[in-house]
Amino acid sequence: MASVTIKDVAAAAGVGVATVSRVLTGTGSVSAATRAKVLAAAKNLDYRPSALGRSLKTQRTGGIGLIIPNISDPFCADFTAGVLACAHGQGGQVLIDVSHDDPAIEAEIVERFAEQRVDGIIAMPVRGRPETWKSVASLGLGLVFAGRTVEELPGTATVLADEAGGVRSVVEYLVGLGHRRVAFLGGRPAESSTRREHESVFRATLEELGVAVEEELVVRARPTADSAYAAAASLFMRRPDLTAVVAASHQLGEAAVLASRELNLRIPADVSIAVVDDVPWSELCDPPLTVVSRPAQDMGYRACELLLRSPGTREGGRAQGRPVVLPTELVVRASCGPVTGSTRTARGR
Amino acid sequence: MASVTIKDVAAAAGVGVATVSRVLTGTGSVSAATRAKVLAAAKNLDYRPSALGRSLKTQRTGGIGLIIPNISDPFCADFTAGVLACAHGQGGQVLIDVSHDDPAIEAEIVERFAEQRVDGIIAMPVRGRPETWKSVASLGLGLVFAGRTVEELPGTATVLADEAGGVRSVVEYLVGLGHRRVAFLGGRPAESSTRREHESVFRATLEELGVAVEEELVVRARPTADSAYAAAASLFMRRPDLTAVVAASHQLGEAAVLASRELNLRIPADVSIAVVDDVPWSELCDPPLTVVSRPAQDMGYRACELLLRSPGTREGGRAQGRPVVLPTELVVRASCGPVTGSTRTARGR
DNA sequence: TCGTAGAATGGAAACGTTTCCATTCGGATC
DNA sequence: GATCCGAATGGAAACGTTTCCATTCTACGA
Repeated sequence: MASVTIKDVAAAAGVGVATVSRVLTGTGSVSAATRAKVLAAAKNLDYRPSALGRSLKTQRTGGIGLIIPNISDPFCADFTAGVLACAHGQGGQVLIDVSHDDPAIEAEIVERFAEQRVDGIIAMPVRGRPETWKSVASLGLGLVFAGRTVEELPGTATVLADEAGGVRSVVEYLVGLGHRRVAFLGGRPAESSTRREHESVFRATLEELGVAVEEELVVRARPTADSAYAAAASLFMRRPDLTAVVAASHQLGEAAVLASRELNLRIPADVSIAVVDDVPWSELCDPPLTVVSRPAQDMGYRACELLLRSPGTREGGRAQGRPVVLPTELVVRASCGPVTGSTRTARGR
Repeated sequence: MASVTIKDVAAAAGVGVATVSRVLTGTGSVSAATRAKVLAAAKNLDYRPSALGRSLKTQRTGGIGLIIPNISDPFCADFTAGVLACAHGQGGQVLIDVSHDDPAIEAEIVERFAEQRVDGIIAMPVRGRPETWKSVASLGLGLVFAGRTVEELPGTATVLADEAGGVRSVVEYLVGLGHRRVAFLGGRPAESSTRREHESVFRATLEELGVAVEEELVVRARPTADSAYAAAASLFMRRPDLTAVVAASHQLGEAAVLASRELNLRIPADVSIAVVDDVPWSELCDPPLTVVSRPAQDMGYRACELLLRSPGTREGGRAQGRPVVLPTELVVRASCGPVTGSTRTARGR
């Protein structure tokens, strides 16, 4: 009883299905009288055109596949909000799934989206499985990367945050405050390339400013809370003379905060902490955290725009040349301060 | 060039389309030799069956429409994660959109989902627009409410958290710690009914325990950060003698924490704060917050299960009788303590 | 040896649209 | 008055599947 079709409407209005279609899609020409009749019949029957029939015929669904590593991560969530805002405005449907940074799951999701005949895919791609994306490209689907790149597919439409610039400015900021023994808390090399990039920018900036980088102050943690905490704690204990630390993710930043609390280090009096990655609670923290913030929502919006505004339907979203790089922002709150003369060596244990 | 259809595969394998379909769907009977031929041809041509064609024929898409108020809210995000986990496992596609708690937007999203012919809808419904959901029901779509109810549609499948139990236990906990002047920081009446329910449970529990509820200690804020902060601050200033506050949402809890910091009230020495609604940062807060936690992810998983496991396809997810109520948990951290003898009246300003 | 059950297979209809094409009709132009 | 053009309309094909039904063939039991 549920499904009333265009035929039912045509019958009720006493016209042909073609006419009903023309009225409803707004194409072609129909007389005002007929239009009114059709509209009335449609409303009367509570007719809802089937996107299935339409999509089958028109060969486009208006669907957008969104693949993110983890919806519970605030950055991903905000990014998603941006995508939804744009897609909703343009009448697009968003299909979503999470990869958990697993290349196999990611590939499976892509496969499903392809079956669903989405018009395009927006993804924060996992490292090291370019085949997945090559197949998307060869399928003729639109494709936009966000937040990360896939080196093997240069020229793919991409939206990035200027994280390098963010790292640079936070290092400059800390050095400007007088810090000379600045630590870097980053991810393991196997991690996404952006982390490694963070580290190299950190090193480069420090060198540019004439500050020696000590290898002992550059540590890497695996992406678990425990590993992050251990790395932070051991860093503080090993080098009680460090005065500032740059954490490369919010997880690492939290570890640094927790570890310094545990060791009774005052922030920022004893140690300054800056985090590359903003989260809602950075301003609720005590003290509020100085962070590098990425425009997550804008990135999502832009990514979706890139996908939708792409020239050809089939060729959409690819071969766009250079990535869109959105600026990051150094949000100065209260977790970084000038170096004090006081030594805290004695307290270090 | 992209789209290779079942006909192409049939031609390449030298069989009829019906046979290809049987091989691919695993129905009917085909000889091993034929099966191999078909499979080879399909792989060879990189054939991907179109969900559109299939759905059109079978009259079910495997699509699940998810409507939440705001993807950036941690509870909603975790809930979504649960839905995705379940749906992915069952081969379902999740369509997502956000209502921003606006009934008009919500209705529009439902309309779109209906056009897409989703098999069912999971929603955290906005108050006061039952027509939207009645139309879904009459469409024969599956429908599951989560986190909130729609009074006008009793019997609809629903997944809830036992928030009343949570409020009760937190009040009991505070009174057990010796608190007698306990404040309640809630939402305006116009807000969702759960907030009002929080308030009434708060009152009832206090009365049961023989503690008088003072009207002045029950305040309501509009759902903005400013309003929440103003409500909390004025509460503290107006009644410097209160010893504990129960905040009915994380926004309100944050306002309470911020306001007490601003007024130099120590937590929990001067004032105990408990929040109904867990967020990732409650344990990063200083001190870590005592909260009532809802099993967001489980709720999402259960909601999806309810939708998928529903008996009839068309009648799915409706008329399930009583809601599924998942337990909340009182997570005791460090923001509540016993009442101290010290008066802080002098510090109140 | 014949009949028949069952397996294996293909043709064709159906799902709900859009759109091409043909048809009709009114009116304007010459 | 004949011609032509454009508006209005309907029939039918096509989109890519699944599935019903009919057909062929094999093998088995009587």
